[in-house]
Amino acid sequence: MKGNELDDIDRKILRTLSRDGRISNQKLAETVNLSATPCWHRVKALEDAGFITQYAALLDQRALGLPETVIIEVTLERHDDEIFQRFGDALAELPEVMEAYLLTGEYDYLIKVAVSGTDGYERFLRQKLYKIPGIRHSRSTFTLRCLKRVHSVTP
Amino acid sequence: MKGNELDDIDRKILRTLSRDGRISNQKLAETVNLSATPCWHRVKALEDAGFITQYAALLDQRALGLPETVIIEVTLERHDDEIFQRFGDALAELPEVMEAYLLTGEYDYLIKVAVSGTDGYERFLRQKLYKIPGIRHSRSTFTLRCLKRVHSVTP
DNA sequence: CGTGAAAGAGCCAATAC
DNA sequence: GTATTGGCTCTTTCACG
Repeated sequence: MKGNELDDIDRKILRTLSRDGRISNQKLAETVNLSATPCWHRVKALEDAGFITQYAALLDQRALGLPETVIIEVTLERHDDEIFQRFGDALAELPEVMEAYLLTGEYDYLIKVAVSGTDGYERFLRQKLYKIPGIRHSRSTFTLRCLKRVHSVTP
Repeated sequence: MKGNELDDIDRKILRTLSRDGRISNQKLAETVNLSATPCWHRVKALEDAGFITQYAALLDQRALGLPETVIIEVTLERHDDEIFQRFGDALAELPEVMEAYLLTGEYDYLIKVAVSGTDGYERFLRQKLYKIPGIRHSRSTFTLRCLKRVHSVTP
């Protein structure tokens, strides 16, 4: 992969694989109107160039007993590097935390967690999040409904 | 799958598949200390019971030219069903929108979008988001760094 | 970029234990 | 639950246009 330009076929390959990561090379080649060999070469090139980072099974958080998604915004006490480092590391280790971002603006962090109801949420806060030192303030928002959720941007 | 209880092997299968969705049944069986046949039956049962919703290739948004992640909170003008319905539908169709939630609390929606820099962000706002009627107020926050991002909760 | 061929690996069902 | 068998498909690589 020389220039990072993708043509229409590459994009179609990526779109197809992002919907079905287990599609066989043959079927993939059919859907993008290519024969098997060049299709396979393109897929390998896309993997090597970093467009495809991982193949994964996506799990249903509801089936796993964590149906609620809560957004938590957090501000830390003091803004020194060590506090930030420790807090980020501690967050990443919590299994309930699905996403965590360092922010510009009013709050320092935005965290998305999966919990089981309000009691699961309270347990997470008291037993997990508030055990991490350095939190000055936090604001939680329950999500009522998920309107859209894609694992990858659409190429 | 009768009772929705997962044993340790089921959880290990799910964890392994969520890391590598293309692992062969043989290797999967090895890693969970099972022989191929029962391992395959468990995987099928987990799929049928809805624990595994999809197999997917995960794409790198940076490689695809949309390195920035922006969080946008939105409040709508009037809170009637049709406005909500239209707004949700319109959001879901925008390719930049990776996640969109209906919220409790101060704002109506939380949206996560992938854009290319501040100019890509401005283009998204003016040409896409603000074209959807009904927005009263919005607040954007750029993410500086992603500390954690998992596609599925850890079983 | 394409075809065709061919070896090897893995899938999956049907066995029997 | 394990082990084995066998037909089958898919993968992967090769030579070649």
